[in-house]
Order: sequence, then C-alpha cells, then structure tokens
Amino acid sequence: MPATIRDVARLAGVSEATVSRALRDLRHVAPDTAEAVREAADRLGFVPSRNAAALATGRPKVVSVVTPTVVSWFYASVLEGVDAVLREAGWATSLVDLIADGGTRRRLTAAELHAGQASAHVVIGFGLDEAEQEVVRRMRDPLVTVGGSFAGVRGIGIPEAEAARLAVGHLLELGHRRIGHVGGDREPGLNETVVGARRDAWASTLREAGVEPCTDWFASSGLVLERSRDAALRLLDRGDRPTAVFAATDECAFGVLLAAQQLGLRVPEDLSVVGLDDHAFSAAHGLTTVRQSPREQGARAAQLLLRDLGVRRWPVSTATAPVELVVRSTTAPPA
Amino acid sequence: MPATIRDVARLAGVSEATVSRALRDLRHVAPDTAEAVREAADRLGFVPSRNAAALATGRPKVVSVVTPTVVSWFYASVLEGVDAVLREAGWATSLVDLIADGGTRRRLTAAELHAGQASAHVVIGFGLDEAEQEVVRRMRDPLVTVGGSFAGVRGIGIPEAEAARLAVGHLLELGHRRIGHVGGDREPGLNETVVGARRDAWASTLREAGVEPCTDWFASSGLVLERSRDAALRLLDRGDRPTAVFAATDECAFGVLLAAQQLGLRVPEDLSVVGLDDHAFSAAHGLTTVRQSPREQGARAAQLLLRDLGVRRWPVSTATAPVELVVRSTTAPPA
DNA sequence: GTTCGCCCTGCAAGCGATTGCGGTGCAAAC
DNA sequence: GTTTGCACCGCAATCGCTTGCAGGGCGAAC
Repeated sequence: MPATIRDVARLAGVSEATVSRALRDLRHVAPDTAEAVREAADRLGFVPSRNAAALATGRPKVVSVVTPTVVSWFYASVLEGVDAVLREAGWATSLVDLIADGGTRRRLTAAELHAGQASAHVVIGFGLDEAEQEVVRRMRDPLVTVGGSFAGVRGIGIPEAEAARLAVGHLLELGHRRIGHVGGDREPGLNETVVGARRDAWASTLREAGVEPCTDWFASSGLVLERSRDAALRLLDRGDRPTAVFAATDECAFGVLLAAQQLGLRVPEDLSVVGLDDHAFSAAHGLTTVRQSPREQGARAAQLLLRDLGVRRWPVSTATAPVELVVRSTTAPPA
Repeated sequence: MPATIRDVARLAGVSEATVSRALRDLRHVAPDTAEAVREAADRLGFVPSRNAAALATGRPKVVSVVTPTVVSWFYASVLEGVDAVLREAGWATSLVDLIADGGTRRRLTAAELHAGQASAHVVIGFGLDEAEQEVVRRMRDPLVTVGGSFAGVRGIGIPEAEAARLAVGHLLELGHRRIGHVGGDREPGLNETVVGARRDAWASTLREAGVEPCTDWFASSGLVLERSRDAALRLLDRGDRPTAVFAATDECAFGVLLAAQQLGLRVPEDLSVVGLDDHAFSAAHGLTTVRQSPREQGARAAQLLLRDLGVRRWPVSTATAPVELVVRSTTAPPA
C-alpha cells in the first residue's frame, strides 16, 4: 500500500491540508512545519496521487502529444524533448498517436484531442486539413504546435526559408548552378507550409543568384525514403541532370544518395547532396545538412505550456528554433 | 464544463450508480435502462473521467511503457503497437523515457516504474543490469518485457537463435562460407541475451555447416549505425575478408553497406549482406533481412496485460513472435 | 491594555467516479 | 395466498487530494 497524504499528516502531526500546502511550497506554512512535513513525506516514500490531485483541481498534470506517428526521427525526437521537460516538472506525457492500421492516420477530432484528458497539448506539425486546423484552433487549453504551424495557433518551428537558403546557398558558393530539389508537394498528409516553404526558398535563392530554376529540377517525393529514391532516379537519370540536389529532409537525402549509387554517380564528385534535419543517420553517411533539433523544439514547447499554466517561470526564448549548416562530405565543387 | 456522470444520470432519470453500471456493461441493469443511459450519455458527449475512475477503483486504466529512448525504429514501433491496442480498449499509455541529457539512460528504479502511476507495465527490452532486473522482478503489477527478456519476468520476443539461423542459413545456401558477423558484444546498455544469442547462433550455424568461424570474422559494433560502419570497415578492409556479412540488426547492416561502398565493394557481387529487423528503410536499400514486427510484439504485450489484469498470478513464460526471411537484393552467390 | 491585522493551521466540502449493501418489485415455488 | 429468490436499482461511503473559510495565536500599533 503506497503512503497517502493522510499517513504523512499523521506522522508529521499536522493536518492533511498543511501537508498539501507544504509539499507544494505554498505560502502560509511555517518553515519548521514545512521541514517536518517534507521529512515525514520522504520517510514514507510518499508519492502524491496524480489522479486525486487532478480530480481535486480539475487540471491534470498531463499534457498530450498528438502525432501522426511516432516511428520517425523527427516526431520521436519532439516527443522525447517534451517528455524530458515535463518529467522534470513532475508532469506526465500522454501520447495520442494518430496512426491507424495500414499506416494511414486517423483524422484529428476534438475527441482525439480530449482523449488524453490533458490540460495542455502539443500538436506535432504535419498536414492537417482545414477542418482539423479548426478543431485545433477551437481548443481552449494551452496548445502549441511543433514543426509546421498555421494561422491562429501558437507554434514553434525553424525558419524554413532561412534553412533552405542555407542549404542552397552552400551549394551556390561551391559553384553549383544546376541545383535540383527533391521534396514534398501539395498532397494529403503533408504539411505544405513546411515543404512548400523549402521548395519556394530553393527557387527564390536560385533566382537571386541569377539562376532560373528549371521545372525539371524539382522532383516530388513525399518525405519518405523509398519515394525519394524513385524521385531522385527520375531527376538524375538524364544527360542534363543537376550537379547538386537540395533534399527537403535528410530522409529524402538518403533517397537521393541511394539513387546516385544506383546510377553509378559518385558523391560528391559527380553529385553534391545536402539535406535538412541532421538525422541520427546523417553523420554516418557523411551527409552535409542543415541541422535542426526537434528535441529542443519539443522541450521548448513543453516549457511554454508549463509557463502558460502558471507552473513555473521558465526562461522562454524566441519561438523560432535555430538552424545551422553542417558541412560534411556529400558536397563539393562541381566537376 | 464537460458532462459528468451526474448529468447523464439526471437526463436518463436514473441514479449515478446505474449509469456507471450501464456504461460498463455490468450485470443487473435492465436492457431498456441501459439503452436509455447510453443514449443520454452520448447525447451529452459524456466521457468518463479517467482520474475519478482511477481514484475510485485504485486501478488507473493506464499502462506505462518504459524505454531507453523512443528515437529508434524498434522502440518507437513497440510503443506504437502498445498504444494502438490500449487506445482500442479505452486505456492510456504513459511513456517513461529513460533517456538522459547526453544520450545516456537513467537507471531503472522502482520509482521510475511507479512514475507512470500505471497499473501495468511494458518494459522494452534492453540491457538492464542485475539490480535493475531485480527491480523489475519485484514489481507486483502485471508486467511484460518486449524484445529481450530475462529470468523471472514474462517476456515477448522473437526466437533469436532461429532468426539468426535463418539469416546465416540463407547465406550458406547461396554458397558462402566466409561469413562474417557485425553485431553487439557484452557492453553496458546492450542486451547481451539478444545480441549474444544472435552471435552464438551465427557461430553455431556455421559450425553445423562445417565451417569454423574465425574470430576475425566478428566485429563488435554496439547496435548503432556509425559504429557498425567502423566495425565493418575493420572487418572488410583485408584481403581475406568475408564474402558475406550477417548484421545483428538492420541498422548495423546499413553500416556494413556504407563501409562496403566506402571500400569500393559492390553489393551483392563482392559482398552479400543480410540484416535482421526489416527496418522502415530496408526495402529502399534492397536489404535482405529477417523480418520481425516490433509493432505486433507491442500489441501482443498490451493484449496480455489487459487480459491479465484482475488475475492474481499470471504465467511467467516467453511468448515468441514470428520471424520471416525477406530476400531482396543485397544477397547473391559469392563471386 | 485593547484592538487590529497577519500568519499559520485545521475543518470540511468538494472533485467524479465505483461499489457494497439494502430495498424494492415481480415471478416462480410452495 | 404466502414465502422465496432474483433481477434491478438507489443510497451513501469511499478513493486521495485541494482549497475556501474560519479560528487561534501573537506581535505591532494605538
């Protein structure tokens, strides 16, 4: 039988109310009393019941994390960042994984959002349709999106255009002109505000450098490895192929690498490749990429939420997360 | 603001007790009454408070999933499998992610196990030391490990030896004799019962085929990509290198592939590679592998727990999950 | 020496469910 | 025509914690 607040109260010789106040550092508790309570509490190994507290306050110390899936470097990292901060603050993470059988995702409804019975929510950014966005907007609890925000909701993310510009700029500086892009296009389940921004920045950066991006230089791939490889195959299996490719994500970049290998193209001699993420596998591949840290973004999201809930004053920096170019061995000047 | 059981009771014209019973399909409630209650309930959009129920029963509808990290194909898949069946049953998943700053993992203590305030637990299999195993054994709630079990605790996993035998047997059938192994060795944080079993099965399968495994054919790599690549580099950068490699996991296999590429070895012409997992990236790589489904294993674990709840003594046994050889394009007869 | 006023503490009423027990009815058994 | 036995339902206690309110004590101000 785990110890209850009543046991602590008896041992410390005070009332349950005082125990409750002392353990939460509320005002109006004499220092000696507080000390005695704390001592009694950990002598009994007292762990307050989250359920009882939630019931009494009406505000569970739980935040739900809504995600299209958790089997993915980005999503899993965000989740881990959220969980780390929450745990530190004595809060719990409730996972709402929208994946359905067959790999598609369930629609995000108000019911799903409430399913976690949480008092705040993190929505991991991905393609929500208009109706789903409206559901999110309607939510009255504190809520923040990570990685792909939309109007009317607070979000944390990287400056997409700047990140893409960093990648493409690097290729331009190396002397590349024929720079292709493998990434996402408008399609259900994809966040157009993210992939679109990267695509647009790719094009505009080229234009600013006096290069008119040819439509043949773009290959739509979703954001998964296999389709990226196929897209890259189409892109590169031509005489006038690009000498460099900016992939919308590192996973896409792996697909490009695979395609290059399949076509007998050497990287970086025949083809330069730069990604965006700094995925766990990227260093091993020697992939040049623009690093972002979804873990940090998740952590910051959690901090924002806790601050909103008045739990504690966390240092809150900007809502945009940093990015950084990491040059490794998949990029070099064109032949 | 949200409807409570009292609202439902009033609307249906019955007592709260009857609502409670009706909604949980308990006996002793007349069909008409039950129907009326159900109707009232979803007219109000009633969602029972998990907290209140947990407080009243003393058994929260929550199972905690303890994992070294969640940024990993295997762990994330298990988590997703658990969550899927739990959600179906109206239960919630509470994540206990043991990752610490710096990427190491926190020790598994009784406090960590209780942190989820769950009534059952899934411990995702990984290298727990003796003290940690004892903590798990002492836990009185229903508990099952996934992917690497140990004595005294119920576990779900694949038949490691058989899986490894499938992989090595495939290489032998293709005519390979010099078959290397890249995988784990005894080291903290690694589950020796898993990697050890694969290593042992590799050796014994070779012996049964009349091939004495040379110690030079094994390279220890942990189970991460970068170290696997380095290990494979050591293994393959020799004149008398193996003609094929069995990698302990697909992630290891990717490392081997990278090493081969770096050394200018063609796959499968100069080197055959077979992994174990069927990772999300494997199909795109054309990797021949032994498939397992961590998602299914997680789902199975959750089912077992749900079934066991309410039972005092549950069987301590190892349930085995299926494995299957998937032949793709990284394996071929030796030159 | 009173009177305030502030600190500290306890009382008790919830929070929203579950459940043992007792009280109805109504049908079957005597 | 009474008992008996169930099936059905409600009362009220309970789970462990929070919090508004009130009371007691003590120092400061008058």
